[in-house]
Order: sequence, then structure tokens, then C-alpha cells
Amino acid sequence: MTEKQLQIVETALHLFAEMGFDAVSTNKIAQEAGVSEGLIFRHFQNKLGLLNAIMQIGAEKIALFSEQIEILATPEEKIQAVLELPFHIKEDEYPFWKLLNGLKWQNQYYDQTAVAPIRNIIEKAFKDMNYSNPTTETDLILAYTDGLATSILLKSTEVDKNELLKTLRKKYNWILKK
Amino acid sequence: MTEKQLQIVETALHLFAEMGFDAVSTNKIAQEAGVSEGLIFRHFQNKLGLLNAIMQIGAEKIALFSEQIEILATPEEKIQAVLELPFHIKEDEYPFWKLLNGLKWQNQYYDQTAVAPIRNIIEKAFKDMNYSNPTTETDLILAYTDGLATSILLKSTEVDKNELLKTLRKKYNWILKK
Amino acid sequence: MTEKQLQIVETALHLFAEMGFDAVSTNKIAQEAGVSEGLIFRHFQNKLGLLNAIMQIGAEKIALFSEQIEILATPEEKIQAVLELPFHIKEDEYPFWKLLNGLKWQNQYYDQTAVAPIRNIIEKAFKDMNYSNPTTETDLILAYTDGLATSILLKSTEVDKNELLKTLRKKYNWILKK
Amino acid sequence: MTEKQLQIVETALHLFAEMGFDAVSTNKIAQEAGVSEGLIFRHFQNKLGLLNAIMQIGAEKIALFSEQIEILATPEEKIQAVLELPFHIKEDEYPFWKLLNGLKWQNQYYDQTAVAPIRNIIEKAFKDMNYSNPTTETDLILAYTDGLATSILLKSTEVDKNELLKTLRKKYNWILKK
DNA sequence: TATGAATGAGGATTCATTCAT
DNA sequence: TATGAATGAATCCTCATTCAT
Repeated sequence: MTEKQLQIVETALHLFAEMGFDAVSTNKIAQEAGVSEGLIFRHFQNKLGLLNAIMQIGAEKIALFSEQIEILATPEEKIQAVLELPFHIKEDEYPFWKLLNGLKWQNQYYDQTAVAPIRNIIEKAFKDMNYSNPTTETDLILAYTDGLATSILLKSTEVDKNELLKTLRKKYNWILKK
Repeated sequence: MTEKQLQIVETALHLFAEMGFDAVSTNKIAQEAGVSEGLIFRHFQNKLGLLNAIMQIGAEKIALFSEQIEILATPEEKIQAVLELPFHIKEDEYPFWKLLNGLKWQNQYYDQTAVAPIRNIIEKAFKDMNYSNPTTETDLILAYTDGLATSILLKSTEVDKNELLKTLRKKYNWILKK
Repeated sequence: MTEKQLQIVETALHLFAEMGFDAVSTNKIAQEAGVSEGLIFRHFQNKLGLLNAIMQIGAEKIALFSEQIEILATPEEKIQAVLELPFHIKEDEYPFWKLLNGLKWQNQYYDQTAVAPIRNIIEKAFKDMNYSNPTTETDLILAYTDGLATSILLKSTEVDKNELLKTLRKKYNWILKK
Repeated sequence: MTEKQLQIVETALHLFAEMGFDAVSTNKIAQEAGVSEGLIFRHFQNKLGLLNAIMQIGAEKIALFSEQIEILATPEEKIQAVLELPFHIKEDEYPFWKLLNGLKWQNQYYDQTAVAPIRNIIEKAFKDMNYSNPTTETDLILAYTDGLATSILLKSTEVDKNELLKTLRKKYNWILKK
């Protein structure tokens, strides 16, 4: 990716994350990125192509996350790691996660392949732990993860992440109790 | 509200919920509602006015929920009731909740006054139970609620709600453990 | 058709005829027609829809021509009538014929169904006259008609139509000779 | 002309001929010619310059035709030769003639100097034959030529050129009759 | 010579909104 | 109340053209 392509992608990501894909015009992206509008289309074909490029970059980051989790020793550690994922998102990755979460609610654009690897890890972990209903347990864990991420991403200034994590950890033995 | 106003509101709600506010044109709403485009503006001033009307109706429903919860006897029951809210959303209320969740990620449109009453209930419940950190506990409960709602709303066909609720309930004593 | 629709169709026809379909912008049509650009799309969906509307109107005129020719008594009269068609095009119909001729050379847009009825008349006439090769004779007549139309439409100021017709008529007995 | 220049000219000619000058983008020409878009402008200044280059090459070919006709012995032979020109266009010259014919109908682009020499030959021939109205006779011959060319160029697959020429030739004595 | 990134004006089209009826 | 014609600003996108390499 050239520098200008990166500028476009970064700018678009931030704008999409804050305002939503449809609420951001290509003109606005171009202006804020300091490039001509035409350049967006030369590099990404169309607005959706730009979104896809952004999502692909994000999907690669998620894949990295997954790999790091998969090498953990025990299923319990894996589950805990996923549950704590929201707490380890760096601030500069917030826009991507905001975008991903926002798109979930628009069935024209949402492609859930990006997050699928994470679900697989959890489901396998519960199976390894011989849970009778690994799918349901997975749903519960992911719902919790999802809710925590939402809280952190949207209320970052108000929520005390450390306090939240500390309190969450006290509940682990119960969360995992069969 | 006249019948035509209702048609407009209902149609818009469904479309907004599935596609997102910005992705739905007033023309599309008018067509699907079987009314003229002008009528939307006569009744709701502008597109945002229509959204506000929808949100107000929804806020009233949430207020009803809140009232029903507030009359419960113990704080534990209240917390449990909130946590189980997602399981009691009727299918015809899905669109409103989808819309609300989608809008959360677009800071131009989101108004969180609608859901504030619920937070107040939980926070007060934890205080009544003499928790040392009621705010954090509230955040955790609401995050879980939020995640469960997301799961149910977006994967309604795949998720077995009964199974999920049964498994969730097994964890209550721990969830609430100080 | 409302008055504004007619204005659009008329203006577009003239511009398309003089400059070619692709060389005329919808903005230009709107300005010259004294309407907003949006109105073109409300009434005709898109630029091609506008072209189709124009062509349909023209096709109806051609159909009228055909009917008038078909009621002639003898095959010879019919052939002569077709050959003289170019001389009877009224000035206000020039734009349509210019457009039709220009489009012939662009295989994206050309639809030859409009002129098909005329060919049928000629071919049948030659059959009725027991020509051994009615198809070829038809090709020759239509080529001549086509060339005459081209000459008249493009060089109207320079060509003396009366003189041309007079000279043409001297050749009829030979043109039709088997 | 370098090889790349030729590629550009050839490709552009074919595309212009099939789709029309305005309907072909320089980008498309570059892609189909396998060169960069910038090269078109280095060699031909602008899109119109490319068209002019094409037309000039064609004009030279027409000039060659003219010379071959002018050396014929009698005026009758010359007229016949022009009338039969369409039958002697080689398939690889079709695109140029198609382009020329298409441009006739777009008064921004059309330059009729290319075909002027042919008209002069005919007009002189009729004068040499002491026709009283050589201009009108010329118009008729050229209209016929033009119509025949149109038929051959646009319906090459359907029209049997040999049959057409044979039938045409039967009519010569009459065509030329004063 | 040749490339391809970059531009910005202009393209068709859609949009929310207004207005006469 | 309700329609639907009409608007014009804004949308996404394409275009011919330029320029650094």
C-alpha cells in the first residue's frame, strides 16, 4: 500500500467508525485524507471496495489475535483470553472494532467471516472441557465478550477498564463452572 | 396517530432496523408503506423527525419494562429481570431493538436517554445490596445484557433461546456473588 | 405526457440528433429544456430510458408511414412510395431520423425493430411482382432510400430536394425493371 | 509510427467504430491496446488528436482510391467504379468506414474533406458526359453509394455482396441514362 | 519512450425536501 | 389529509488529462 492509499484507508476507517458507512461521503473522505476524490476509486474501485479493504486489514489483525490465543495451554486460558480481548484492544484499533460492530446491524454490508475464527476457538475449548452443551456455552461467552467490547468501545472515557477487569476476574471460576 | 402515520412508522422502523437509517431513502419508505413521499414530511417534518417519532414510541415501551421491573420485591430479582430482558423481547419488537443497537454506533443520531432508566434500576439494586462498587457491577450486568440481546437479535434463527436461558440461569448465584 | 415531459423529450431529441447520444449530458438537456436535472430521472428512470421514450415515439410515426404505404394499390406504387419517403420527411421530423441514423453505427444502442415494417413492405412487393430475388432487390431499394435520406438529412441546405426528386423519378422505370 | 502507436491507433479505431467516439474512454483504449493511458496523450496530445490521426490515415486510403479511379478511361467507368466502391472495401477497412459514417451524424466531429475528392470525380464525370444537371446526378450516385456502403458495413453477415453486385450491375445502363 | 499515480471537472443518478393541487 | 410533480444539492463514480519517475 502506498502512502496515499494508507491515508485514505485510515481516514475512511475513522469516519466510518464514528458516523457509519452510509453517513460518510467519498467527498468527505477525500477532503479529510487530503487527496482527490478520484483517487479513492482508482485504488479501491468503489466505496464498497474501500470498506472491504478496511475489513480485510482488520480481519488480518483478528487472525493474529486468534493465533496468539490458540497457542495457550489450557481451554480455560483460551476462554479467559477471549473474554478479556476487549480489554486488550489498543486505542488505535478502536475505530476498526467500532466499524465492525456498527456494520453488524446493517445486513447489506456485514460479513462475519472476520470474527469466525474466534468462535471456533471457544467452541473447541468447551468441547475439550467435555461440556455437554459447548455451543450454548460458546454463545454465552461470546455474548459477554461482545457486551464488554461494546461497553469499552462506546464509553471508553467513562468506564474504568481496570476496575471492570478486576471485578470480572473475580467471577471466572463461576463463569466457567459447568 | 392515524392509520397512514402508523404505516409510515412501522415501515420505516423495519427498514431502518434492517438496513440502517442512512441506507433507507424516504422514497423507499413511501413506496413500501404505500403512501406518497410528501406525506412523510407533512407528518414528521423531515427524515430525522420520523426517526425521533420511532424512538419515542420505543422509549415508551422501555419505560413500561422499567416499571414492571421496579415493582419486583428484591434487588436480586430486579437484576435477574434485566439480565433476562433480551429473552422476553417479542419478535415484533425486534426491529426497534435492532435499530436502537445500530444507532449506538453512529454518534450523529444516538440518544441514550431511552435506555437510561434501566441502568438506574440496576445501579440502585446493587447499592441496595451494599456492593462496594455498584457502578462497575452495573457495567458488567449491562454489558452481559447487551451481549445477550445482540446474540438473540442477530442470530434469532440459529440461537436456541430456551437452551441459552436455561444455561444462563445456572450461573446466577455466581454472577451475583460479591 | 405532461408538458414538462414533452419539453424534455423534444430537447433531448434535438440535442441527441445533432451531437450524438453520448455527447449530450443530462445536465445540458435539463438546462436547455428549462427543467431540473432530477426531473429527467423521475420521468424516464435514466438517460437510456429517455432515449427509449424518444425512439418509441418515433417508431409510432414510422408505423403510421407504413400503414399509409400498405394501402396503396400496386406493388410498384409501394416501392416508389418507400423510395420517396426521404423526400416527405417534414423538417420537424428531421431530428428523429438523424438520431435513428446516428444510432445505427453504435451497436450498444441501436434497435432496428422501428424500421423493420418498411422492409417487410418492400420485400412483399417484390414477391408480388414475381421477382426471382426479392431479398436482393429489397436490399438495393432500401440502400437507395437510406442514401437519399442521408443526403437530405445532412445536406438539407445544399441539396435541392425538388430537383433531386424530379431526376430520381425519371429513372423509375429502370429501377424497377427486372 | 512505432509499434505501440500503431497498437493504439488500431485499437481506438476498432472501438470507435463499434461504439462511437464518445462511448469509448481513453482508459478502455489503453487497456485493450495493452499500453498505459499516459502514452496515448504523449503521442496524440488528446483524445481528439487520436481521432484526427485515425482520420488522416483513412483519408490517405481514400486518396489512393481516388487516384485509381481517376486514371480510368471513360466517365462511365469512373461512375461505375465509385458506385462499386462499397463492394471493394476490404474487411480490415470496415472499422474506418464505420467510424466515418458514424461521425457524419455528430456535427462536432465530422470533417468531410476526406471524402470530397470522390465527389469531385463524379461531378466532373457527369460534366464530361454533358449532363444538364451534373450536381443532382452526382447527389443521386453518391446517395446510392452511401446507402450501399451502409448496407454492406452494417449487415455484412446477412447481405450477399456478390448477389447484390450482380443485380446492381443489371441496372447500370438505366442508372446512367440521361 | 513509457508508466501509472494523481487530479479535478464533469458524468449520471439519488436524495431529502417543497409546493401546487 | 394526501398526492405526486418538481427541485437542486449532494451522491458515487468516470473521464480526459497531467506529471513525477
